[in-house]
Amino acid sequence: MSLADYFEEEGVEAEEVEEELEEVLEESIYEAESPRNTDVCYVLSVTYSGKAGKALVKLYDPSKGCIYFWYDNTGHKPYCLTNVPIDAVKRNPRIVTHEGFDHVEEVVKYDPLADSEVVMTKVVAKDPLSIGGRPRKSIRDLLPAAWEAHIKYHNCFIYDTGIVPGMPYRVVDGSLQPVELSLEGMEEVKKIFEDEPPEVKEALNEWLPLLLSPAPSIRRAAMDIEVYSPIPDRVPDPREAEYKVLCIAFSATDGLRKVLMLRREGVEEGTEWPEGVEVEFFEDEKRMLAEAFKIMTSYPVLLTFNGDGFDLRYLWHRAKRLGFRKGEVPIALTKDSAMLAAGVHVDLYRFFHNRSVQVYAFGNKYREVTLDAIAEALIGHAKIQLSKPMSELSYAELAAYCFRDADLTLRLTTFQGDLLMKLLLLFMRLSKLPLEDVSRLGISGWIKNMLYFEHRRRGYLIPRPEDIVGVKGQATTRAKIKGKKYLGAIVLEPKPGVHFNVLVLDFTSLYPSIVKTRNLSYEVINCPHEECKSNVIPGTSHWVCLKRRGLTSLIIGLLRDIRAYWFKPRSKDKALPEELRDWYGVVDRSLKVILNASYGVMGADNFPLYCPPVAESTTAVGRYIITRTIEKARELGMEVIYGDTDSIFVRQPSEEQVKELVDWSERELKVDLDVDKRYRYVALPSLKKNYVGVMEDGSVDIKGMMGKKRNTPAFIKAAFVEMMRLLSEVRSPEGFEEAKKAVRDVVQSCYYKLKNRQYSLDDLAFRVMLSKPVSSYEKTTPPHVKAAKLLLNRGREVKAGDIIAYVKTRDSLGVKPVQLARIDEIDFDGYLSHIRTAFEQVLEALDVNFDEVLGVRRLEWFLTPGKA
DNA sequence: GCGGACTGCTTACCT
DNA sequence: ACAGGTAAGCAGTCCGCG
Repeated sequence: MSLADYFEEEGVEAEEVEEELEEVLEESIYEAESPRNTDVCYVLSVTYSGKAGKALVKLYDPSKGCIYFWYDNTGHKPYCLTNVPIDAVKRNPRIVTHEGFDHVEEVVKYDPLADSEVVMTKVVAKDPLSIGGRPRKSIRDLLPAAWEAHIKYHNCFIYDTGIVPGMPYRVVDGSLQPVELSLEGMEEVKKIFEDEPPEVKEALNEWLPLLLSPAPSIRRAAMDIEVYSPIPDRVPDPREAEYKVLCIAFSATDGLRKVLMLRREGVEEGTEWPEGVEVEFFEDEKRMLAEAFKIMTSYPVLLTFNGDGFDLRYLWHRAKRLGFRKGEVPIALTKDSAMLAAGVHVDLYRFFHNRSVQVYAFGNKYREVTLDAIAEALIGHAKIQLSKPMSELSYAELAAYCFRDADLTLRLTTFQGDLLMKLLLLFMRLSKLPLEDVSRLGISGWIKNMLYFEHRRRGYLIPRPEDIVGVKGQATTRAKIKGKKYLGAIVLEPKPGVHFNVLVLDFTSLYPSIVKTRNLSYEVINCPHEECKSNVIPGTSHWVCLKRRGLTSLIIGLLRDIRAYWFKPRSKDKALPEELRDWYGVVDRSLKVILNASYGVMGADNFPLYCPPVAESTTAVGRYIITRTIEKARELGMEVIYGDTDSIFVRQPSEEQVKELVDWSERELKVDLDVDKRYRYVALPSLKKNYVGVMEDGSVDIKGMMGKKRNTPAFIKAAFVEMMRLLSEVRSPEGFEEAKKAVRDVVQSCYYKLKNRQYSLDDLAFRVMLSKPVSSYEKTTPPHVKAAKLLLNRGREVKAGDIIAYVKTRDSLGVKPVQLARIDEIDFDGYLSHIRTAFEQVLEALDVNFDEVLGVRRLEWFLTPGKA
């Protein structure tokens, strides 16, 4: 169960720590009010209160900006299911004498794998830990087989009550009631789905309010702390909390801008105080922490950047060292999270770390998960650069530095009309996860919880992972890549060269469309019915049920349609009021995140509803669809020059051709084919997944090219950018000849500057991410790891996730970290091959020879490595 | 003993 | 811990070469 899973760190027994959390929650001087009646409030969080022995819902009241506690009064209790008959369970002494045992009852469930009703025994416990909190002694371990026994209690409570996190509720006479709102657009959307079967309409009625209900503005504070460190550049261990907390900064939506500062001997006042920020000095560290706890607790939401891993963890251990008593520290630490007693702690580092959030919600705008990189990419503000160690800063400098971090953290949630908060709220509603969980879990955690909720809503037994794979089997296709489980998408061989007037057609949400139209869902694929076996998925040996609609097909299909028919078009509709359009844009983005990942999780073996036949059927149909579409396009006389997974690039098609193809694919394949982009021209090298496309307005799409990769040295990137600028100005085939000349100049100048040693170390640095600790590279030692080792030898800290900047050197090792290298050690010739690859990718498309550009003589040409 | 062909590892990208 | 497909650079290995 949840609490036991959480508290395994810190060398403390699970029960012991749980107790600690209880005391924080129950005896804390900061405990929130539990009123009999409230105004409209939003559910921020649902947890289990050990002391109360029941679920605790944290409600946010936007009119007062405060948190209320609502304790479950419906008598809901933790449980799991078993197929052992009820009488047999009653006769099992180890169960019925278990100290947490409450009672047993019979329940009827629908077993989706067997497609039949099944009678199960529900074993109910007094507390969540009794179900699964104590290894080998829990009820789920005492039963020969248990279902739904690994669901955290607070989630189970959410499924059974139907409470949707992020939605408006009201406490009326002590009971929690959903608020019915009249929502703009509701009836209009329903009309679109008029002809759908009843199960789709029912699901629509449940989902629509989640997407149309307004988002409250949430009062919140961001916090950042600075800690003394005897060794500059080394972060103190939060578990030790050995050193003084120097200052604690807050920046909040209600205007609070404050730094708590510890007075120390020999520290200069300084002059450059941060503007509009109140600095309060403390002689005593303990009193400073107490004041910080007071501020933290006065906000319903506390934001940090890496508070789970550092700030809150450090404060908790430091408070213990300073002699705070239990109940005086409003923080509860778990294995890898830090929770708050009254409010909700959101660690933005965790949220931004979510790959789906990074790629789909924020369009891959930030490439590194650091406060500096994210703030720079999303809001155009950077951290303050320190020129000396933390311990040598004046009070003013320290206050400015610390406050900037807190303020950036806040602003990451306020930019674009609170975009991030709205996304969090929508993800809560879609996934049915509390704010703490949704901001920390990955996309598979979201989708798992979303689908579990739907199972429980319909009385479906949630299957055990091994049962799905056991009944439905493994994948039958062979992947192109060694080590992968099944065959994926098709990438067409590009036709190299420069092509004018290119149209890109793509299938909107191809995989979700396939999941919908082909009824792809774990329980209905390879179903037991003889008459369905002819309903084969092309390219596989799988078939799909014709009698029953699969649950995941229904949900994913519905979300796809809601997005495609309502939110996506309306998010671009200039006729709508700006505020509404923006909201539609946020909903569109959040749906996109869920939809894009919905196919992938089915093929992820750690996903609890993992079903290889479903995943490989999805890609198989995808291959079938793009292949047939290309054939049809060619039949219609169109020239397809490239395509990848769900897109085709067509050269100079007529409007009639396009219309005919679009109508055909809708009619024959039941997928929406849309014009995605119109390129003035596209430059295609012979490489797949690489191209440069210039739009009508001169904006440029660069895909795959080495010149845009993060690890490419800056001097190449800069020349590449210049080259792209020149190409974006080309309007016609005739204009190209001139551009080619200019492009040649760029390449030549880059080459000669290198030859003449005109680039700095930073220009020449490769910046490669260390994906794991240095010691874990066992098979090979790549250059960035060699460089990292040199840093380690010099006492520098190097950990997973760090970017290692290194240059090529002439010594025997061949590389050096930038920090340790001198310009006269550089192996300038070693860079030539990189220049070549980067520019040849573009030059090839322009039909320009790299070596001729460099003016290399014939003899040398023969001797150039890699040019055979 | 050395170099080319090859495989495998690693990172970063595309859809 | 969403998936598979593609590219690039380098490390390491094998094999043939008097």
